Amino acid sequence: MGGKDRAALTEPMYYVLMSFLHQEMCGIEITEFVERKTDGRVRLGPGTLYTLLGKFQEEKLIEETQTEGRKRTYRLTEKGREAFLEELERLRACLLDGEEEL
Amino acid sequence: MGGKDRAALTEPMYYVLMSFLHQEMCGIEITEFVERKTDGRVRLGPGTLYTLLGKFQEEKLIEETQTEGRKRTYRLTEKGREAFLEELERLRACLLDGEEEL
DNA sequence: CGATACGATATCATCTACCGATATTATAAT
DNA sequence: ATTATAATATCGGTAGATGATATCGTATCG
Repeated sequence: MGGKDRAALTEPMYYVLMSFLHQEMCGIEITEFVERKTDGRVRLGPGTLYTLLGKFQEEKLIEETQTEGRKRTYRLTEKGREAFLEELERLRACLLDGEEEL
Repeated sequence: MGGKDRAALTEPMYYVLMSFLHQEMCGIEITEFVERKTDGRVRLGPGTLYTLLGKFQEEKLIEETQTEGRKRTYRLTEKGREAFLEELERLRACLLDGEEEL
């Protein structure tokens, strides 16, 4: 019924999208958000992060809002928000599958 | 406090370990279990599956119980059960992080 | 017995993602 | 002008996913 299925997101992808839910963000801010949000459990190296930002922009999950010197700021698109919500559903399904087997 | 953190499991790894919670399993049975359990959402190719079984055995998350012709059957070790439970916790944490941001 | 079909597992090449180390770039401070 | 700083970009190495194909062991058929 809904939109066609997207491929599952990896954990870094998931947290990067999550970081945009309430504010525009630049790369460094995302790194800090993710580390804080997960109590240090998830840490994004710059390789992972900037590669992802480039890919997300290509796929139109995020879009650039301003450039200030070298600093680039992005916000989530509607498509990006949907991708995040789909991933939440996927996580719920995975968790439920596991709990059922206990 | 608890054991040291293991690296996060991928979705295929998670479902393969899950398949062993109640019965010993051989490769083909695992493929079928995972596909059925997830209503077709997750599908393991033979490459993924047998590579994982080999790795899990090396890491002593599973152990072989019998061989019948070419068919090899495995069961979960205690270490394997712990790895699965840890992954459940990780999923819970991810999901909670996401829901908090909504 | 040999050939063949079948069930199950193993291997391979290719692709995608992660990641840290290092380089680059733009601005600000001295 | 040089240096420092903040932020982003690139690169190489490694791990995992995957389907196509190959292999192996057994049973069945002639």
